[in-house]
Amino acid sequence: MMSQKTQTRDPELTRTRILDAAESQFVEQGFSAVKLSALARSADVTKSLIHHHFGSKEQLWEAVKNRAFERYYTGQMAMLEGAGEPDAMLLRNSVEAYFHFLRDNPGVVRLFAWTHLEGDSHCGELDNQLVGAGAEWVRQAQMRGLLRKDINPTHVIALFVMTCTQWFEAKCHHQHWPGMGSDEAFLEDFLKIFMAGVAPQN
Amino acid sequence: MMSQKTQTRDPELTRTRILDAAESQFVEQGFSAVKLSALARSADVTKSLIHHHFGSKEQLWEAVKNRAFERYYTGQMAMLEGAGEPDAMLLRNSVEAYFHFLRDNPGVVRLFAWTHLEGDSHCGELDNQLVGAGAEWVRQAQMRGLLRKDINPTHVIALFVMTCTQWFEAKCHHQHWPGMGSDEAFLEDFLKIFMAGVAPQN
DNA sequence: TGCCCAATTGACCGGTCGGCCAATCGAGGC
DNA sequence: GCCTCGATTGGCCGACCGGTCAATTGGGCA
Repeated sequence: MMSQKTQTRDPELTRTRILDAAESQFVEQGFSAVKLSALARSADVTKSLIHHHFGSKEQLWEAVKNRAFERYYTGQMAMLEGAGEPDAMLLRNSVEAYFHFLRDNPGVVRLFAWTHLEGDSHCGELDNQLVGAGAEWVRQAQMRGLLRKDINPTHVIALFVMTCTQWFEAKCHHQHWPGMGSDEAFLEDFLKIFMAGVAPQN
Repeated sequence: MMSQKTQTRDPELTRTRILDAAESQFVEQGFSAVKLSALARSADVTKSLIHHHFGSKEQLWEAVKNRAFERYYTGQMAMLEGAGEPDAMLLRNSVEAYFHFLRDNPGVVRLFAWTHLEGDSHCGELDNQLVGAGAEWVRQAQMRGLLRKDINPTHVIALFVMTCTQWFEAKCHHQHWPGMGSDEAFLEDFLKIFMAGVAPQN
């Protein structure tokens, strides 16, 4: 019976407080621009406590990435398992779902970008099964004649994942391009091109 | 008459030595991870000389970006002006050219990625005319019936630019995905989807 | 030739970085 | 009621950061 505890000590809460603040700052500024002193202040803990719970700045960065990627992959995997039978609309819906997921989770996009620049391939290995499942789905759709057969299924997955990612990652770059439309307008045009491009050719 | 000079002083050469070393390190590590002391060592100049020629670390970073982007845009603009009349092959050739340009200039890709994460929109404004010219070309091709008319021309340009960029930017991420092919294999599949997707629909 | 000014140098600065440590504190087990 | 052990604290450290400055050097010009 320890309800309504006004605990002065709660190591688990402390860990998540540090992780939350760290994720926010790392996502915003990248690893080397983050100062542990400022991080401690924003998490309302002492700097020593960070070292006590995570060892070093680098280990904290790893912990942040691991937690975020795990959240990402379990979420994506759940979404993928919730998908139904391969039909013409499933691919379109998957693209839309991924696009909107990234739009609503800008932190994930930046986290990916930082790790790419670090050359960290760890996060890329985690989603092997995710991509594998998607590619397998494409392969089945190809055999059923729903998609053209002369393209690598993995490339189909990679193409729409990369397009969605880069749209949000480089938004500051191309948002002022002349004639560039809104998120939804671009997604619509991309889907037109993509769906027509992967459809069986005659 | 100052040929075969073994000049002990050459401020212009010093500037470019610093710029070259700085570009190399900034591209590799990003702004905040670069230490001026290490940079000075690698450029074989004193730290004070960097401040003498560029003022501050941030101004040096700006100078590096400006030089690199200027090189990039003049090169791209020349390539674009060298393109001939709009025909079916020009779009395909442009995609291939851009893809291979990024493949051969990995520094540019990383520079873009760093500036995206900084939220620096300066570089994105520079290529307004580049994108504008490309979009105009697409518009003409649409009117001639070479491309489908129900898509935003700017989105067509954005789509292939972003795909090429992200392919190299996130290479460490997806290069180990199961079934992923080589640079050329992916480009080939992308071109199949892209060219079929932008072709007039029936 | 001598002067001038930019190029270049090395010594130096205050600040703060990541990390460490001894001491204190607090909750849970005996 | 202590006793133990992890949680937590504040103070501290050496290193090194970006930046400054006075002094020296060397090339171009009158």
